[in-house]
Amino acid sequence: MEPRRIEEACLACADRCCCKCFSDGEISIFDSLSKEELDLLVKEKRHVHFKAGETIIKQNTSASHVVCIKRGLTKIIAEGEGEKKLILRLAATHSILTGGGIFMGEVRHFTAQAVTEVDCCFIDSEEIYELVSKNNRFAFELLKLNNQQNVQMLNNLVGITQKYMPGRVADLLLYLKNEIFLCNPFNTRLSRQELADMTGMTMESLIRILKEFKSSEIITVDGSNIHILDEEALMLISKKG
Amino acid sequence: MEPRRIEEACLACADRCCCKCFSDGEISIFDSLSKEELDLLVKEKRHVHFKAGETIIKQNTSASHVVCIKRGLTKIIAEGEGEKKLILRLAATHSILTGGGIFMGEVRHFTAQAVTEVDCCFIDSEEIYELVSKNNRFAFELLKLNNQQNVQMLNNLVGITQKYMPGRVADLLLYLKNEIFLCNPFNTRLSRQELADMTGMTMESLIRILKEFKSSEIITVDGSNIHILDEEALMLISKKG
DNA sequence: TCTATAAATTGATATTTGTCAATATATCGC
DNA sequence: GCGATATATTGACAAATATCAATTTATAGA
Repeated sequence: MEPRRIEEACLACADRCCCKCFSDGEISIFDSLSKEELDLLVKEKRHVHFKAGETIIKQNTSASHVVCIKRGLTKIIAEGEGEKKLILRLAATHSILTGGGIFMGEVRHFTAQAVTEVDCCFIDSEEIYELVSKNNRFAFELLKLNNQQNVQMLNNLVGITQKYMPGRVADLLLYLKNEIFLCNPFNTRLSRQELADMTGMTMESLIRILKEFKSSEIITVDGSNIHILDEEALMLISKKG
Repeated sequence: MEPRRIEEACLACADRCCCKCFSDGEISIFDSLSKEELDLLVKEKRHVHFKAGETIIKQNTSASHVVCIKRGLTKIIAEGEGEKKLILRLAATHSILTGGGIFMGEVRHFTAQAVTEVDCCFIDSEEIYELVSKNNRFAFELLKLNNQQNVQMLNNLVGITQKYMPGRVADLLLYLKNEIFLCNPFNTRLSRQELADMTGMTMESLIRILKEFKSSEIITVDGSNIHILDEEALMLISKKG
């Protein structure tokens, strides 16, 4: 019952070739590339390994590369004034970090940090630019990806703005189960502080809501293992705000 | 000292041709189009006029068109559960409403509503799709536009999540002056409720913060006319959160 | 101009959420 | 296994924000 995306996937990529990762069954924006284009990408990319906690890309540095997460869990953080941070989303295996300004020396608008060990590829954004110019289907897929992320963030924004804490925590738990770990007793690998940073509340408040959910028998919690017992209830709490 | 973008611009477009609007000095994603492509767009587009208060596009309806705002002020709203709404941004003259799912029958993720009288063009998204396929520079510009909106929303999200009310109202006022009306005593045309909906707070709270700013002599307020007297102070309040 | 209606403002109060400090629990290196 | 350190939990309290009701002000129509 371990998380599928993180544990199983992409074992073939433990070595330095992530060619497979670009087209091994999951839908990917790279599906739109021809063999030649893909080969070019594979040849030029750089493979990098990160230990848990390391910073993969840093907000406000220049955005010269697109990063593909081949294996592992990454948190995407918006850093605010003075230590404040908001975790925008998690990127699991096969996610692509583009966003911010991948084009033309623009600046990153978020930080990405490894939660577990992470294997990823750095692709020079010049090459992405090339591909956008040459391959319209690729441009189209990139637009779609961008839109998806936009919409996810919008929903997040609306939730955080309009819901009380229980609703936000319910959303968080549903997100973790259904969009990141894809299995039910799941191990978040995230600290309470990190969970709190995903909901825009304090750690203490998050812990209290989790406790409420426990005593209502909606979830069980053992360290960073969370088991959702009553998803219906969570959806209701999410809906009611 | 009236708002430039809204009052002056695009008078030539009062008739049904918004060809000019696509390339009359302001930077536009349509600059990347050839004469032929632009002509096609102009020929196929539909011009529509909206009275203040009318809904231009509605959340959850299918996203079959891209809308160009030729003249007027539009509010972009994310509708939440039960009457709750969040105004994501304002779209002034020459804004383009794409976002959400312009591609392939996807669904809109926001509502757009006219604040003043609004003249706009509806362009079938099939045509945009065509252009993306044919013209790589256009695809590139669209990606950039998408990114910009993404970043703006991200900053908004971080602000609303991490700042106290005075910081958020300061951000709102700076946004209105510097990004929408582009002049100093400006007339918001927005009700107090709408201003509140832009900051994710209640109308009463917004009014109280405005009152504080007035008594600190940072602004003067007369109805929906707002004059920023001390922009430095606002920036400081924004920064401190 | 006057009236009816909506919008804005204010005050009192309740609720939500955050802060701070104390304690408990887990984790890591040895 | 043991101590040192980080992380998690709890409680008491303070601060921020929302809610509700009352009042004032603006606005549109007759």
